Amino acid sequence: MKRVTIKDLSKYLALSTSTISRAFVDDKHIHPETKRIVLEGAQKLGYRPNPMALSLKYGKSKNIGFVVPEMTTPFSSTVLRGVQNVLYPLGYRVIIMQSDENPEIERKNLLLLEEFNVDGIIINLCHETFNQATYQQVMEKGIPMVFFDRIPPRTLDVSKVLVNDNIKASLMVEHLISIGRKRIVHLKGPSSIRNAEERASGYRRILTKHQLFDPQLLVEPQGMLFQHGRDAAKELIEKNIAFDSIFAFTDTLAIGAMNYLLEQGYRIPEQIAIASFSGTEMATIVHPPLSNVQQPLVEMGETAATLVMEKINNAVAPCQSVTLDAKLIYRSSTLGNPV
Amino acid sequence: MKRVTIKDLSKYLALSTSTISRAFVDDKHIHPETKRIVLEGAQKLGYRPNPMALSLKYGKSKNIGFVVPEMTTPFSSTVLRGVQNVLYPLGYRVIIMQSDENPEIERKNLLLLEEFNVDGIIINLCHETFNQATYQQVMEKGIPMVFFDRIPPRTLDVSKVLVNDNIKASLMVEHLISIGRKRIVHLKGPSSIRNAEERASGYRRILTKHQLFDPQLLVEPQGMLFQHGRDAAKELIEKNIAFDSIFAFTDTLAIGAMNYLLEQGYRIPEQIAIASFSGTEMATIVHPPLSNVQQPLVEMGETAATLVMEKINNAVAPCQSVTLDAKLIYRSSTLGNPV
DNA sequence: CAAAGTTAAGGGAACGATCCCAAAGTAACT
DNA sequence: AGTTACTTTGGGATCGTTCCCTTAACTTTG
Repeated sequence: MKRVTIKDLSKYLALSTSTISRAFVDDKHIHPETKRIVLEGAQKLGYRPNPMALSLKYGKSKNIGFVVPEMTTPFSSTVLRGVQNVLYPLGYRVIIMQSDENPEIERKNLLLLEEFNVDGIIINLCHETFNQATYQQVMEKGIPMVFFDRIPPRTLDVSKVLVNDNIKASLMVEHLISIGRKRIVHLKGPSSIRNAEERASGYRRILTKHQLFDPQLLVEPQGMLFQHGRDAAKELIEKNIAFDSIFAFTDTLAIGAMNYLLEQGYRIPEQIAIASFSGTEMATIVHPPLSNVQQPLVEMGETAATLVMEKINNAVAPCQSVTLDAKLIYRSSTLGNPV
Repeated sequence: MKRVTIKDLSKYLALSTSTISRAFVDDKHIHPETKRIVLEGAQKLGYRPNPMALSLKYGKSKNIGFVVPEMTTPFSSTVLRGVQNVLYPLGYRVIIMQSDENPEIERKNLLLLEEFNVDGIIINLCHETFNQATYQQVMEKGIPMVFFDRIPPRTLDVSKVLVNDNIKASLMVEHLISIGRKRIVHLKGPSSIRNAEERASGYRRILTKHQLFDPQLLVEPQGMLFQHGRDAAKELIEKNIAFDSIFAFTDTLAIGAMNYLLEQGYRIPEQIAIASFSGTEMATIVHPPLSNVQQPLVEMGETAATLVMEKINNAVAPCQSVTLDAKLIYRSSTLGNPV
């Protein structure tokens, strides 16, 4: 019950605490035989080092904060997997905070993490334009931050992990054109999110290039939930705006829209093809499965974790920006036949 | 940059550290005026107590482990929400571990959490029959555990949060019968999970009662993923076993099966009605949306967190078993018209 | 007015580990 | 034999807080 400490071991083996400690930290100033004895004794008494003592001594909690807009879609949880892959073996713990797409909650989460004494923060913003002062403030307190997916404006010099949004969005739109679609709707994300602008800009560029652009087709839903995708589709139909395909900012918006259309009896993809940008498992559990731009989510998490560790191990390490490559996956929602 | 400690404050105000401390812990042995001065000084210097010092002193890390089979479906993340609701305001951190439905990983996760010095563990087992010795061992080290959803066999006296699986499964099957279905398939969960048996038993009881039971209709998929639900549906079709409805152990299995049937051109619910047991958001994002037994997930998390806190605050508190009430939600997958 | 009680504040040990510094022992070389 | 160098071990400060134990000043009471 009672914790076995280095002192108990010291008494038991008639050795100083210094010597015991040396056996565990691979210090060279210890006789191999002594080390063996110590390790054996530790085994016997069931000694396990107390991480809290080190936390206090070195001012490191070995906690990393992971802040995301939500955890109900598989996006964040897949990235989390990558983060854990890297951090758990290093003895770091990961603490998750959900911001509910609400900048105010996001801000509170950051302050709470600071309170919790995390050594670093990996974050996917809810809206990029709101909490810049807070990010700055947190970093000034010596807590390194790494941003992924949604990153703050360039004015902030920070480490970040992103994908080539603009290009891949373009390619997906090209794909829709290649299967003969001419009235391509874009369900855009909020303007306060850079990726939303990037993807929309890719969309716009390609449509303009093919002389297919029509401002009526560029719609911005009220939010990022299924319901918002649904409402957007409904509005298009009710306004009698003709369209033969949809390219959505995220799987969530795409699925919301698709469900409305299916309910209304539209055939997907024959009448309306649907594609999105995300790469979550959700794209494969709906029927028909969604074509989308699949981001390397696990790798994003691993990269973000690696970047934050670099910052932790070297406070003056320069900020890095890593761009990962997203893949286009074609599924039934834009093709005639099931995969 | 440098942390402001109680000592800095002590020097700055020419007061002993004891007095400073007293101002923060609401000790009565301090003059109100002195207290005011201290709090003011703390504000000015930006003093914030260091939780790590307390962790060391009291041997409490203020970390709680949250172990789940997976985080990609919204089940666990919704429960997590409830857990966080309770624990974050109390200054407790939540550390998440994913077991991937693999008892070996689950075991490693538990040992890792022990290493991480958590004060308590909230867990949803992957399979109930494998790691009992480990659970016992962890609890003997003084780390309280609370189980939810999938709980260990009765031989282990532990705190747990569950729902009335058997009854609600029965009611859902009754519902299928009430809409005229006679050939009701059950996609059962693995026998190593008690809930699976409970729900299957409810199913069996009702079918038997109505003299509709046919062992051919009780199938156990190879696993718990979408793919497994899909494969199970495929096998039924290929074996030419007639059925007009499915009641699945989880949303995941139900959706997997439904997608296969939709691909094959079956009409849901006209030809085959589908219902499940879970209560995740997934049931509402597929088309048609699924009827299911909706568990109060957030409340489950809150209850589990409350139970674990009771155990932490009082090591000899008796184990409690809380049964929450699940609700039946009828959606288009068992009714003719969309909701 | 002295003894006892009350109130406010200070001193210092404790939590568990690491690591700097010192000390003792041994080996090697002039 | 004496100096130097190296190896191995021990002592004790340190991290930031709380809390037990004193101490000092002031108040009450017979």
